[in-house]
Amino acid sequence: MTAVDRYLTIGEAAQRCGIATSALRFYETRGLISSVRTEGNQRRYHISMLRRISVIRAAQNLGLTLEEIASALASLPDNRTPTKRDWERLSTRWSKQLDERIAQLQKLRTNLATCIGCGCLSMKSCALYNANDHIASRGNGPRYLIEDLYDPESGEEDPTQVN
Amino acid sequence: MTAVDRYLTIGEAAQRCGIATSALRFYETRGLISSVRTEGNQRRYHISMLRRISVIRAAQNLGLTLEEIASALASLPDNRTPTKRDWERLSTRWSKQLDERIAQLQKLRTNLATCIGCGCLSMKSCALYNANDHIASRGNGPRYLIEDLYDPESGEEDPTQVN
DNA sequence: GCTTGACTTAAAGTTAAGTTGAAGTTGTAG
DNA sequence: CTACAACTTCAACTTAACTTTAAGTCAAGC
Repeated sequence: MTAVDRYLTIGEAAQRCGIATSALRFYETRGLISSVRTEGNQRRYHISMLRRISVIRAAQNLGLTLEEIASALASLPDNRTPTKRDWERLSTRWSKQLDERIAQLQKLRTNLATCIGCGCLSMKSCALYNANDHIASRGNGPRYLIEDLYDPESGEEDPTQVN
Repeated sequence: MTAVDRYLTIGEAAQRCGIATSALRFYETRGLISSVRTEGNQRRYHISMLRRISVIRAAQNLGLTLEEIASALASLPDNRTPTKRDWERLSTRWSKQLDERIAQLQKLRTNLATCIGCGCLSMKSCALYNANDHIASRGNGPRYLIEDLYDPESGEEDPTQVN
């Protein structure tokens, strides 16, 4: 059996990727990874799956959700084992997202210096208050937006102005 | 009644801060904010609480958990209404945390460019794989670390090396 | 052939940060 | 005085990303 044909049990795959077997099964239910089965219904992972699993973990470290990762992985060819070039395309896509995130945080950082001390913390005008980036709103259960709270047309005072 | 003595109902406070009343009650159970009660047991918020609530929302936008925010708010004096200076101290503390986060993301970004394409994605040595910042591990239910997976003392191959 | 560790599925539990709903109470405008 | 909006509490639900447990099956060494 050549190296290319090697298959691993779920325990071996989990150990080599440093994650729990339960996580691998979970990823499979989410369509992130796949396996073949033995006669006795046990999973076997092709070694090329190791890279895919590692990329999933790396992407999580970048702050992506499993759904976003799944969507990115869908761009890989499914008729053949992904090449180095295929993986690089993915990483380029993620680089851009990461750049945006960094820029956003830098903007927040600039605001932070002055905004909290000053009196502006208003949901109408304060950039710090209104930074609704997807980092902050991710994975925390429902966070519905409240609409129709304030009509800028009416000549009133801003009700969201703090002091 | 002077402006300093003004108290708001939970509905008014919620509207002025642009959040739901349920969120305010929730913050109160978490000890993030406080209120006084009327004869009839209804909450009344002092106007100085508006700033505190706004700071909480701003801090969430920075990516902090309510627990971290509570801990930071605990540094405010509780015998008097916080001054501008008090709030600025908080924002300085958060600025530093934000700087670290930005630096971490920039490191990831550098790694991303080369790491995914290359063969290194190993939990033992790959910086991209091992970036365990608190952004990625926050708010998603338990994410326990797996210990004792690999003993660097044993002369073996790295089992976490991909391909 | 048996024991034991690794595997199987399915259902229920976990955390954060709230939301939603039920059932009842308060406050205020008319 | 009465409607009715706004308030009260408490319990159950939501999402993401898994983990844990139960009850049973497979595989490998002795």
